[in-house]
Amino acid sequence: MIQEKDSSLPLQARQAISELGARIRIARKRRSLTMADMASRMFVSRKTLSRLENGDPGVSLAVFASALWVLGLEKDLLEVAVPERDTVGIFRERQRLPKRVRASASREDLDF
Amino acid sequence: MIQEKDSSLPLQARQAISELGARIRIARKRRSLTMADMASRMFVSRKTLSRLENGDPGVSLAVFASALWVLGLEKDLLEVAVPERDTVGIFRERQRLPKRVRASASREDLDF
DNA sequence: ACTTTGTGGGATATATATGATACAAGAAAA
DNA sequence: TTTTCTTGTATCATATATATCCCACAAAGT
Repeated sequence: MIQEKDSSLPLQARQAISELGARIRIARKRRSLTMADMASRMFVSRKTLSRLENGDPGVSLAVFASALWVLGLEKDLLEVAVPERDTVGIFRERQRLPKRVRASASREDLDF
Repeated sequence: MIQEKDSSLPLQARQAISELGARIRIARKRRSLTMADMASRMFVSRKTLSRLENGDPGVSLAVFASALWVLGLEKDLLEVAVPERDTVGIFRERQRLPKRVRASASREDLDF
């Protein structure tokens, strides 16, 4: 049975994956690596590398990370979702912290 | 049959994937999302999200990109493997480009 | 105390990724 | 032109990801 290409994947996500595949291809060609060469260094088949470069959303993170590693771009991956730069997350965290300071009714240890 | 954890994946790549999973978990908690909530928004099962956050290298790029999309961090992905910042690739490209400028013997359009 | 909630792990069934191979189209070089 | 190399595509077999259930445990709230 032929299944559709997974319409649940957000368009932006799919586009980002395609873009990454194209960039990996560019980086590979710049290094004068054939797909066969690079695939063997990644310990994957040439077809799998082809799917990665063509933006197939189904390829695993292992394949993706291996490609960046072979290209010497693995550090780029650590620029993603850096907690210190997650402005939205930090904002919501602050919002959530002191809903209201519960005046501990019984305890009066802190009176002054 | 129980299969080993894929020793072919470079250590750095595996570590990067683990780190990304941990970061996604942090970002999720900052947004007060339960795994079930976030998984449903990603259109994946809770278990798949669990594998992503625990650094399973086998999860697909679709799951990874969906997670970043739900968290509003999808733009981070486009910072990876940017051709303009690929210093190594640019260097090798320059090395390879002008092996020798073939002096077009016959044409003399450019004389001055 | 109880209840709810969040998370992890197992088992099974299904969908899909992956590998191996072969073949062909296209590009580049001789 | 030929030859070689690179890449795309197709098929088949196998491995694995994924969904869906279940249960267990821990933490936090009532």
